[in-house]
Amino acid sequence: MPSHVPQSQTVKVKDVAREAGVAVGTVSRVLNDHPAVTRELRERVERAMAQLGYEVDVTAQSMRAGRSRLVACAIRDFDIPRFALFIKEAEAVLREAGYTLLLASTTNRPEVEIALLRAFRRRRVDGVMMTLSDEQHRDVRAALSEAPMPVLLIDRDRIDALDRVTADHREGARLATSHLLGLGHRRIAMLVGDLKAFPSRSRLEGFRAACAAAGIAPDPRLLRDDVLSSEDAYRATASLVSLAEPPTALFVAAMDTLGGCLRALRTMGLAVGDGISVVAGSDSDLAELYTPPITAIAWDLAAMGRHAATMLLERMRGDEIERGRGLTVPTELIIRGSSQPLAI
Amino acid sequence: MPSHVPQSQTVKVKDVAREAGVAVGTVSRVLNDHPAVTRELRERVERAMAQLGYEVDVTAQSMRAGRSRLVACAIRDFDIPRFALFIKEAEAVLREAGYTLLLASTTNRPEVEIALLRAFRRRRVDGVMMTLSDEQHRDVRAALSEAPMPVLLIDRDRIDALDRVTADHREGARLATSHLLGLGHRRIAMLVGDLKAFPSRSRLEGFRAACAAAGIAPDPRLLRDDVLSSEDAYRATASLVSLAEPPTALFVAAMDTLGGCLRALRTMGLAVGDGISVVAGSDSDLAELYTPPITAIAWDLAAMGRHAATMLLERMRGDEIERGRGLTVPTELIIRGSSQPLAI
DNA sequence: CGGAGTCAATGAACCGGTTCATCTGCGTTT
DNA sequence: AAACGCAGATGAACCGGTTCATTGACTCCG
Repeated sequence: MPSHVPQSQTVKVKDVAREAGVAVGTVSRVLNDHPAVTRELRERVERAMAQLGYEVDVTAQSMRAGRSRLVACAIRDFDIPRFALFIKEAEAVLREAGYTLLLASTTNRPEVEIALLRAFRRRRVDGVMMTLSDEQHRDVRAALSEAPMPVLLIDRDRIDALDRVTADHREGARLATSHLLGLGHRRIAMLVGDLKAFPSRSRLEGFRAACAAAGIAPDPRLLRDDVLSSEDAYRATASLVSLAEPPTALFVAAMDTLGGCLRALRTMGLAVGDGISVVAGSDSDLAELYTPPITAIAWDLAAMGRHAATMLLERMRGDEIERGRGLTVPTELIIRGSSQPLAI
Repeated sequence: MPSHVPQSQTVKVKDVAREAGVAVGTVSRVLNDHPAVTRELRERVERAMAQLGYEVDVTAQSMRAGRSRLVACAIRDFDIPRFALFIKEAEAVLREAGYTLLLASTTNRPEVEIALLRAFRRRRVDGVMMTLSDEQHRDVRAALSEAPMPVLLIDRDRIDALDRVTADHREGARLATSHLLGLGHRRIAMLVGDLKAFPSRSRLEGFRAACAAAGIAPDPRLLRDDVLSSEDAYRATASLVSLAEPPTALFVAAMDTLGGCLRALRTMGLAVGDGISVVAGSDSDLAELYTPPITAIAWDLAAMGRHAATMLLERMRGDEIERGRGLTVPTELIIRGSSQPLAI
C-alpha cells in the first residue's frame, strides 16, 4: 500500500522517515551506511526510499559536511588533444572514488587562475588540480597558499608545498637534442612555449645541457619561445627558415604545435627530412603518419592523469603524507624518418 | 580598526552583518545586488566583507535556492580531440553566464548515462548537455523524461522534447559519396560508428542517398559499423582491403579514426591516392598534412559548443520557448589529393 | 495636520540533510 | 531483584545562506 505522496514536490528524508515509521536520523544513517542500524530497519527504510523514489540532495549534504565531493581541474586550454587523455583518466579515477570533476580553462592568465581558485573555494571544492601560467607569480602563489583545499600541480613545479605530477621534459629535450647533434646538426632551432612555466623551462634546460655536453654554444637567434598554439608555430617556423643562415633542424618542443610547423614548411616549399630535420616535442597521429614520419618525444599522459587523481585523493583523505610530493613520468624519444644526418 | 575575527574559522554573513552593523538580510541583499539597499549601507557592507575576507558559501546558496549554477556535460569519450573544441567553447559561454561546468564520460553505455543523470539531479545541476549511446533506449528515455532540469542533446536527435545541436552529417556524407561516385568509384567502403546514434545513422543515410541518386546499389559487405576508435578503424580497414574484391575507395566516416585507417593501409603496403582513395569523416591536422592530403568533411565544432551553451542557458532561464528546438551546423567537403579518379 | 503610500532595513523561518546528546529496552552481573 | 552496560533509535540543533512579513521613517497630498 503505497502512501500517497505528492509526486510534484520532492521527497525528503522526513517523508522517508514517516513512510518507514522511523526517525530522520535513522534514514540518514541508512543513507550513509552507518553500521548501527538493524537489518530490519535498514530494509524498511530502503523499501520506503524505493517506494517514494527518494533521491538525496547533495547540496544539502555538502552544506552540512562542508565539503562537496567535487574536484576541480583547471588547465590552460582544453583544446590540446593530448590533454584530453589526462582528463579522461583523472575523471575515471575520481568518479570511481565518488567525486565529480569540475572543469575550467585558465586561458593561461594569472588573473583567471586566481579567480578560479576563489570560485573553487566558494563551491567548497575538495581538491584542485591545475596548471599555472607562471609558478613565480606573486599573487597566484598567495592565492595558492591561502587555498583551504589541497592543490596538485599539473606539469608544474617550484612550489614546494604542493603535490605535483610532471613529465621529464628535460630528459626528453636532452635526448632529442643529442640525437640531432649526433646527426651532425649544429644550427638547431627550438620552439618552446612560455618559459615562465615548467615544461618549456625544463625543455630548454635539456636542450642547453645537450649542447653543453657536446661543447656547442647554441645560437640564441634560433630560439623561439612563447609558442603556445599551432598558429604561433607557423609564424615561428616561417621566420626561422627565412633567416639568412637558417637552421638545419627544427625542434618543435611545444605541445601539439607540430601542425603549424609542418604547414609553414609546406607553404615555404620545404620538405622535411632532407632539407631540414624536424623533431616534435609531443607525439601524435600526425607525427607518426606524416611523410616522413616525425621523430617525437612521447610520455604517458594517461598515467599522469591517473597519478594526479590518485595523489589528490590521498591528500583529500587527509592521509599523513609529506607535503609537496612529486611524481615524474619518463619521456622517451621515438626516432623516425624526419631526423636525418646533416647533408654536407 | 579591524575587529578581531578568528581567521581559523570561516567568516559568515552573520559576522559581516555584525562588523557592518546591519542585519544579515542586508548583507544578503548586497551579495545579490538587490536594488533596495542604500549606497551608504552597501559600501559599509562591502567594506566589512573586504575587511573580514568574506567568501559566500555556494553550497549554502545552492541548497536554499534549489539550484547549483552547475551545468553538466557528459560525452561518450573526451578522448576525441575535436570534442575538446566543443567543450572549450561551451565552457567559456557558461562561465561568462556564471555557471560552472561539470564533466563526465558516459563511455557510451546506457547504464552509465542513466547513472549520470541520477547523479546530476542529486547535485541539483541546473542543466545538462550530453550525447547518448542510443536515442531509442527505453530506460534512457525514461530517465531523460524524468529529469527535472533541461537536457540538451549533443549531436543526437529523435527525442522531440529535448533541444539539440547537431551537425549536418547526412549532407556531409552525401557530398563525400557523390564526390567519390563522380570520380568513377563503385566499390566504396564505409566505416561508421554506432548506428544506434544520430551521427552514424545520418552519415549512412547520406551515403545511401548519394548511391540511390546515382542508381547504384552499395555492396553491404563493404559497410563496417561500430567503428568507434582508431583501433576499430585499423581492423576494419585491414579486413576490407583483404577482401577478394576490395573497395577502391574508403569513406572513413567515424570521427577521429582516420589515423587507424592510414596505419592499416601503411601496414598493408598500400598508398593512398592511386591504389585506393580515402575520404575522412572529420577534418584534422592529420588529414590536412598527410601525403597526399586527405579529402575530409568539416564542420564547426566550436560553434556547436557555443550554440549548445547558449540554447541551454535560454532554457535554464525558463524563457518561454517551444520544446525541442534543433540547431544544425552545416558540413562541407574539403577536396584534397586522397580522392582520385578510379584507375581503369 | 493627519492619513496614505513608499522605501529601507530587520530578523525569524526556512532549505534538506547530518550530528550528537539523550533515551529506550534488553541482557548481564552481583 | 537491583544496578549496570550497551547497542540501537530518537529528534532537536545545526550547517550558512535567502526570503518575506513586519517595522520604522519619511514623503506626499487633501
